[in-house]
Amino acid sequence: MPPNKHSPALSSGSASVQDYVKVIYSFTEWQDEPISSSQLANRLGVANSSVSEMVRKLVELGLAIHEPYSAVELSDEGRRLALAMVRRHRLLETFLVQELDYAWDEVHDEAELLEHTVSDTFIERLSAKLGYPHRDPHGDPIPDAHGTVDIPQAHQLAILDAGHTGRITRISDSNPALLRFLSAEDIGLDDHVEVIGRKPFGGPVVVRVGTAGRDRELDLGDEAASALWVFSDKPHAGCALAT
Amino acid sequence: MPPNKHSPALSSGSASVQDYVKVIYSFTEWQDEPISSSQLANRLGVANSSVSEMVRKLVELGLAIHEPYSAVELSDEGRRLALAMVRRHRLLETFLVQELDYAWDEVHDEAELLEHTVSDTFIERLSAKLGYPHRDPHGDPIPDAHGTVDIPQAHQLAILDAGHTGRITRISDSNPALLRFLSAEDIGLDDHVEVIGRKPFGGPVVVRVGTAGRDRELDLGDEAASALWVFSDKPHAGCALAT
DNA sequence: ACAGTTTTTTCGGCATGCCTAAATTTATCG
DNA sequence: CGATAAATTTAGGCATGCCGAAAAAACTGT
Ligand SMILES: [Mn+2]
Ligand SMILES: [Mn+2]
Ligand SMILES: [Mn+2]
Ligand SMILES: [Mn+2]
Repeated sequence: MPPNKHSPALSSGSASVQDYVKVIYSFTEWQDEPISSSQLANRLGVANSSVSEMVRKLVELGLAIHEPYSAVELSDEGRRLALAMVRRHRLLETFLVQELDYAWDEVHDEAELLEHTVSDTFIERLSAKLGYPHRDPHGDPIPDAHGTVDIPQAHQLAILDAGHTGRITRISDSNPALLRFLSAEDIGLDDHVEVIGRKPFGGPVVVRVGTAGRDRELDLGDEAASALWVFSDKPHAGCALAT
Repeated sequence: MPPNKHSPALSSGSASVQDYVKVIYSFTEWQDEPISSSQLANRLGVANSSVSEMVRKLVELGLAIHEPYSAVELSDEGRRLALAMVRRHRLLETFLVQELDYAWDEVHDEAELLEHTVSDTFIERLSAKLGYPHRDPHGDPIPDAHGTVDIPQAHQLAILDAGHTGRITRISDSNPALLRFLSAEDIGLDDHVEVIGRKPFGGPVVVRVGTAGRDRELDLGDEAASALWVFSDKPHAGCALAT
């Protein structure tokens, strides 16, 4: 009989399988709607038909839960695999920035490939060498070797009301050009921000940003304000975050 | 029309193509018989028929030269690709040993996969970080970024006559167990060796090995003596090396 | 409620790279 | 030289993962 027909999916699956579960997981990392077929296809850059086929396979492998025409979710096994892949990706990004002097907008694509290739040994040695980091260059949390991850309670700058203050906890790395813009504007992780207000008719958000005494006021367009995730200074009661 | 139908093979080919040209190249690195189909199949761990198919493809890609039923050789283009891959492989091995504390018998398999995945940028940054090394943990020479490589004039310990002395320049990494044996015997790169003699009827080679004053005499079986490549101390005239 | 739109799945195909078994060519030896 | 033997190539298939087009299901608004 063939090697693993109904194997318990202990192994890690192909690179494609790994990317699928990673995208399914990541979609719910900062909000909790599960991902649809077409969103999955979009994120992966493949046709919808390809997603249908692969999702069936993920279900067969015990990695995903799916009933036709509804959203795709991960099984416990799938989530474990996804967390392992996210750990790999983020540790690799951290390594590229800290040890090989990559800029933070250059690391994503390289990590996207390497994550499928390095061994567990490599990852654990890397983690040790980097001092067991808990977040990557964009502030995304790095799960530990057991799959435990602590996701900071943060909100997109774009949805915060005037008066809100906090620190930048995470910056979405999905658009390298935006990351370069933020570097040029000298905006980075842990910078303090205060929402001054919003210009009318869907205009930019006005914020005060600055690490120490040197802070400045600037306008942020919607894409930038949505990429910046802020950890609020004080437990502000009664703001737009109630949901 | 499709993107690159008759493209000049500037790009690097698939992982398989890369491994094939690397093996074809490596076969002639320390001797000059070109490799046959079945030897290629052996080294790659694939069926002979797979080699026939892939060799046809390599010829189509302009990477190899081959006429049916004869040995396989590389074109200039193929050699350039092979040298680039060898550079990648050996820099990665060096990195794993120097930065991630791998043992020298553990690096080959990891490098065999990573070599296909890392970017040129990664490799050049790595080379800089490691101080532009010229050889890997096994003494194999690392080609520079332009594909220039300097192969030391060395000979297998197994073919040297009694009285010969020199330094270990290279240790074949094809058998991890052998590498572990050599570590246990405290034999390493640049150790001085002297051939004492050979025990009768195909018996082991007797050598004196040692880095400084602490040298010892020991017997080496044929596999070990073939894996050790020695750079002779003085230009010994008239020995078995004339060939 | 139902016609039209959008989303999702199914179907048939393509590209890579591997395999086994069957030719075919080349090498060897009496 | 000719008959085996050995090496190599060809033929036919399989697995993965992708695609576009067509079918099916699920939403929409009136
Ligand atoms: Mn990936
Ligand atoms: Mn990141
Ligand atoms: Mn390889
Ligand atoms: Mn090596």
